[in-house]
Amino acid sequence: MVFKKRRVKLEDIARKLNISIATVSRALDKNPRVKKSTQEKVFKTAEEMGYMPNQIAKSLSSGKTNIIGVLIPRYDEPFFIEVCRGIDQYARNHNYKILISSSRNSYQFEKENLISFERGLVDGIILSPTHETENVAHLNDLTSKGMPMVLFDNIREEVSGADHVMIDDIKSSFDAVEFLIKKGRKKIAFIGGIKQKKVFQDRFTGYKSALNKYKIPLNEELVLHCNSLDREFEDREILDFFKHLTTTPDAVFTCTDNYGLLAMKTLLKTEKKIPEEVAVIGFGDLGLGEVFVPTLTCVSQPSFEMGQKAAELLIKQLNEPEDILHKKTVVKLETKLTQREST
Amino acid sequence: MVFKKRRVKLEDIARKLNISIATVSRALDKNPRVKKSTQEKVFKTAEEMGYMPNQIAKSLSSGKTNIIGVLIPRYDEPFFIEVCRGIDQYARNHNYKILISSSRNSYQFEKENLISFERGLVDGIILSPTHETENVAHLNDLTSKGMPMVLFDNIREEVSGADHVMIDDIKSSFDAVEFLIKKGRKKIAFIGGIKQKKVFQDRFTGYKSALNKYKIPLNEELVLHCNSLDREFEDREILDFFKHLTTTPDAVFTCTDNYGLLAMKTLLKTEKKIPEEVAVIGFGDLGLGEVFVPTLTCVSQPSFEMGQKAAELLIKQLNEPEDILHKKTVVKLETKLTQREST
DNA sequence: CTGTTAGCGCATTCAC
DNA sequence: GTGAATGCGCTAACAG
Repeated sequence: MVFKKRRVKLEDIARKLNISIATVSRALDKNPRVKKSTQEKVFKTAEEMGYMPNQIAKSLSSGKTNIIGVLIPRYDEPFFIEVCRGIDQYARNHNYKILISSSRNSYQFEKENLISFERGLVDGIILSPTHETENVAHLNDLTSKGMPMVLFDNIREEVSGADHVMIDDIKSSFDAVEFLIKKGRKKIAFIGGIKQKKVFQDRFTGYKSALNKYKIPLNEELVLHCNSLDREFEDREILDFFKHLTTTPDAVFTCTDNYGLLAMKTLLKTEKKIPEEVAVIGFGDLGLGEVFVPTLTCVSQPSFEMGQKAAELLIKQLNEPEDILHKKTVVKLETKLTQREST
Repeated sequence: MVFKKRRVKLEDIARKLNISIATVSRALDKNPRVKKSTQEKVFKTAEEMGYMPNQIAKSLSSGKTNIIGVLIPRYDEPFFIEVCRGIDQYARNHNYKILISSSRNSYQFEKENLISFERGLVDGIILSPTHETENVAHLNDLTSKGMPMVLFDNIREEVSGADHVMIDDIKSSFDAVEFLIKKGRKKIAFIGGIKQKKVFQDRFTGYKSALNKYKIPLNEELVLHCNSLDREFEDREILDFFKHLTTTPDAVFTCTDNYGLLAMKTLLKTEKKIPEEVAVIGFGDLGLGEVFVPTLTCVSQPSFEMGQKAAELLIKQLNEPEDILHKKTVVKLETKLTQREST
């Protein structure tokens, strides 16, 4: 029964009421200059005829789409989804929708997605650059053209004109590792992610400086930088790491929840007692850690809030007068260590 | 689109080259009717001037946005994200983007989101109705207006004009429970989700009919229909369920992976051996089950493929001539039981 | 092969 | 208060 019927438009209801399109438009806009009685007539007729405004036409005419483009490196990472939820919530409350795209960890796809955003579909962009993104010219190019932009997670300070939302990765991991040290742990393993990502570099820095503060020498054997971009391979990589250790760690600090869980899983397989023999701390706190047995202690990152904040900053930019120079703002959100059974 | 600098448009490059806008448009379109040499000039100049087509104007003019609207009940459910990934992949390969929205398990929000889709932003819709959605008039209304639509997951057969993508929930759970029975389990608990969802009703039906086939009486005490829509509360609900049992089950069949993990967690807390004393089967197979210790046996649902299939069906609808009657198609995808350590 | 013209649906300026 | 006219940037039908 699907016949694409022509949509009713302003003109249709104008003709029916014998008034002009302009009046109908104003009436629906609740413009006070329109007589109450006509306004009511218009609303009533619009309702009866099943009028539905055309968003595209509105956008073309107004020059804004009320859509925020969000670009994340991958979908299957709860952290990014959580950030998106935060963005979505704030955006929705401010009459914006979000268009999420994934760059699938590829610099090439990142650029392509950005180009399609630039085609006028979105009013502004929130993104987390991929680890492959060394050159940020494409980002600076966009901001210099006046595209409002907010970066989060894998921050690139070099991008001017964009706001930044971040956490203090160095301090967060420093605190976590210090916590382990204060619990008497000395052989603390580190499992990080792709070295190219600033967040992972920073978390490694925090780890090293905690060791340093307590005069614990860095044992390279206990350090793993996961290179996998895929769940499957992360698994294997971590398994191998533990298998080939000659020193047995008494604690493990990992840069994501998932690494933490995989570490615990591997340790449990080899009959290690957690936390008695080995303590484990993850990073993120996205729900998984609470389900595992034992539950995972971790650095709680305010993912949802990061999204909200990013959306807030972007929408603020969108409301700035066009001819003003945007002043870059950087927001650092707080993390905290959430203690559970693994420590 | 709030660009501080004015964007270059067709007119600009037309003027520069002293040709008409139409020719520029056609040239960029690689229309064979335009001379090779002009085409090249146009491309070169467009490049130099940094021309970027305006997607909104294109859409208004062409009547299509090349955007697929996707409406899911919640973001924080890996199943839905996985389906979205599938949709995204297929859509991308066919020159479509996807606009994901969440109805946050609310019928009201579902309707609101659909209305905003109806405003012309999307060419078609893929959705999983919420459990609250009893009346599907709003969906039939949309399809009858000619909006292409595909439903998945919480299918509502009453929706005419929309294609459906599903799995055989009854058979899948029947098979899983039968598997447990054949392993000698007799006191099989059932943990389902919100009763209003057809998928959960069906999985319960499958459970019951397996018991029935093997003459095992249904013990109501061993049945839980989780009502929580929130991770936090699911946790509590399942904990309570096990706490108050007077019969100890020797197996648990759950309707989601997460329930399965929570069940295992609770059982482990009470020192039960898995699978020796209690076997557990989950439903979904979205990665989490592989991380847990022990790993979770589950019904593997082809989530990604569901998304791909849904996108395929929708795009097929989009390419149908407008004046033709759409023939509703229903696709049923295969599931399989993936055995792991919990059984 | 290329130009002219007429929309697409709505907002908005300028009259009256 | 309301209407007529113009423009948003691009596509497409129709000429030539």
